[in-house]
Amino acid sequence: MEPAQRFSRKRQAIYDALMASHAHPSAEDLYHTLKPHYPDLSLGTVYRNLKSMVAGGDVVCVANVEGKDRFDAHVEPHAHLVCRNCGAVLDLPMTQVISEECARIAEERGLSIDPRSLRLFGLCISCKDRGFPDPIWQ
Amino acid sequence: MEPAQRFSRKRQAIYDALMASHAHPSAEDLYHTLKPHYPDLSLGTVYRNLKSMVAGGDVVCVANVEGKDRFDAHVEPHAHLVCRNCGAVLDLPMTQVISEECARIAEERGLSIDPRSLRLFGLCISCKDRGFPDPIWQ
DNA sequence: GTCTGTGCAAATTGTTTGCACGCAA
DNA sequence: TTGCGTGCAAACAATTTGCACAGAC
Repeated sequence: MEPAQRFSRKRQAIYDALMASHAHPSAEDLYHTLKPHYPDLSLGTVYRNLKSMVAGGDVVCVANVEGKDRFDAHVEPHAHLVCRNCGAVLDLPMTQVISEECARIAEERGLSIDPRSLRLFGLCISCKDRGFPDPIWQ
Repeated sequence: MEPAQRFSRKRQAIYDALMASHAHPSAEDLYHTLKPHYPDLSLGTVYRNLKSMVAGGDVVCVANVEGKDRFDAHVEPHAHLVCRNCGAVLDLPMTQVISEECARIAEERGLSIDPRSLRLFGLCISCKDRGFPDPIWQ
C-alpha cells in the first residue's frame, strides 16, 4: 500500500488483515479480527480507514450482503459471486470477465466498465451441495 | 403480477410505478412518485410491499447505490450497469453477459448463477461525456 | 509544536416492526 | 365478520461524524 497519509499502525493492521483474508470481510468482521490484538481499536477507525483506502484505490468494496459492505484488498481485476443463501462472497479469478457481446454493447453505448467489478449472484458449492433450492430465479 | 395475497390498490400502484420506470428507483423514489396520488401512502407500506414482491419473485433488487436498494419489476434476465459517478442504474439487455471463461469456471466449481442479477460498475454515457474521470480502476 | 489519526459516543440514515385501525373478501 | 394491508411512530442496524486527546513527523 502507498500511504498517501501519515503512517498509522492501525491502518496498516486493517489493510494487512484484509489482504490476509479471502472471505471479503465486513467492517465489523475486521473489527472483531483485530480487536484482540488492538484492544483499544474502535469500530469508527475501521470504517474511517476502509473509506479512505477505498477512495485511494487500495481496497475495493466488492458487495453489500444483508446491508453490510464487504471489502477486498486484492484489487487485480476479478469477479465475485455472492451466495444468496449463506452470504459468502467468492472470488472468480479470470482473465476475461465479460463476454464479447457485452463488451461490444458497452462500447457502442459509450460506457466505461470497471473490469474489477463484475458481481454474480447465486449459490456457493456448499449451499448447493447441502440441497438448498435455487432462490426464485428462473 | 400474480397477487398471492389480498388485493390492495396501493400494492398495485407500487408495482405499476416500478414497471413504468426504467430508472430502477429506490423505495423512497417510489414513495415520492406515488405520494401525490396517494396522499395517505406511508413509506413503510412501500418497503413492506417491495419486500413481499421481491420474496414472491415479481420484483428484483438490482443494486444498492449509496446505501439505498434499487428495484426492477422487469424480471427477464438482463444485466445492470451502475454508474460510479451519478449512481444511475442502466439496463444492459443481452443474451450473454459473462465470458465463456467465466461460465466455465463457475460450471467447474459447481456454482449456480442467477442469470437475472449480473452487475457491472462503470460510468454512464452522460458522466463519461461530461468528462468525469474514470474512478480509480486501471 | 503541528497536524493527522483515534476513541468514544452521539447523530444520521435506510429499513423494519408493533400496534390499532381500515378495507378487501 | 375475518384477517390481511396500512399509517404512524418507535425501534433497529450500518455507517458517519464531532470533539478532545494521542501519536507521527
